[in-house]
Amino acid sequence: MGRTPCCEKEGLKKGPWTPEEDQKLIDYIQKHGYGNWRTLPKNAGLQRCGKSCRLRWTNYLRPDIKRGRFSFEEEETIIQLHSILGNKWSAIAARLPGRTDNEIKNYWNTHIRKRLLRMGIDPVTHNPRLDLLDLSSILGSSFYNNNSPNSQINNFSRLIGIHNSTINPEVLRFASSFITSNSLSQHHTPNFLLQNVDQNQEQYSQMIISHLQLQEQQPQHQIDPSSALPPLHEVSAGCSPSTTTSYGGEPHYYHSSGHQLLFQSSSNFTTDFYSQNCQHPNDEMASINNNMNGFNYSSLEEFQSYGFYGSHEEREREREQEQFHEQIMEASPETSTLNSSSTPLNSNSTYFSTTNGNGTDQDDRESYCSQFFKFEFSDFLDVNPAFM
DNA sequence: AATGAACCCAACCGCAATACC
DNA sequence: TGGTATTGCGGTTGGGTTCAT
Repeated sequence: MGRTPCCEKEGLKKGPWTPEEDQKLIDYIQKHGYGNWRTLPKNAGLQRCGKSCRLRWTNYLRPDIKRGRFSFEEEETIIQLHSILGNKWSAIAARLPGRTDNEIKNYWNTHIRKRLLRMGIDPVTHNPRLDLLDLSSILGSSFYNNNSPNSQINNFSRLIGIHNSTINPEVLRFASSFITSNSLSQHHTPNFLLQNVDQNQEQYSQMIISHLQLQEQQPQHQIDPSSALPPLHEVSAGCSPSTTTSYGGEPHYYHSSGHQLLFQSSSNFTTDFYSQNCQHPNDEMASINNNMNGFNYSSLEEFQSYGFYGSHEEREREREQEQFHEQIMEASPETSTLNSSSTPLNSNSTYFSTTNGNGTDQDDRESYCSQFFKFEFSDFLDVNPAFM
């Protein structure tokens, strides 16, 4: 027996809320609270179903809701939490005071997700998008040029699951690790790599094949994607904090040799380390706070003060710029664009968009976002001469 | 200026989990 | 303990707004 949809009863209104309805709901909840959503609309004199009232209240009318655009801090928090929690919007919202799950979900889908895609980052896995590398063509060309009787290599298509259109996740992980470490060794960002796919495909496929040949010699071992690659920290060692500089809002890290280093984060790395080291795997936030990128931090603030999000000074400067921009907008509202929701009520439902049409806001955030996916380990590591 | 496309976000839908009887 | 009501949540939709041509 299916349940009757809550709004199917005749006479119940649907669609956008009017200011009068909002006021009725606010007045009622302020007087009586919201104990029973089912009976609330009738008692409040609203021709709505309880579900609609609950949504309107929790997503829009609640007094503690923070409206307006997301700050850089909020945005980076969303990205970080999403890399670990996935589409658990309510869990993410619980860590962002004043923001609703619906608001975060919308913001993710309309802004962050698209930005990550433009950057060549898979918004689901938070890793470089492997589909852009056209794995099948990589493998096809490699096998065409490789006549080795090696049975495992000849069975490679079976290994990666091409026959059933499912890629072996271990191989994907390996490929991702390779891209990351390759970008480090080449001193290039993933975007650079993605723009130079042809050049890297051959190198990429050779790495996979070398790895498989290694496995063929050591069949007793399960595939360890990291075994053929130097650990991330070894590659990045040698970059000292004092060599961190900034040009045009982007931090640049330098190897002692003078080469520029751009580090790209891997959420898999973060979560893998978390799964291996977190003492309380059920407490996700504790793991986030204590095991960011596999290093122990006493707080999120301490974590943020290090390189993952950019330098603390730089973040402060961006914050000041943002506040300055907001002050200008407050002083000269005619220069901003006034946006109203479909159901204008009061200041709660009307906000200023500080996007000024020249793309500055978007560019700033993209720049910041790309910065977000770079970090450094050097503060914590000894210099490894092998990578000097 | 007109118009179609793209964007944005409040609201809805339906399922799952939980509470209650 | 099982059935029903309620609440919570994530995915999707619809319509207003903005942008591009």
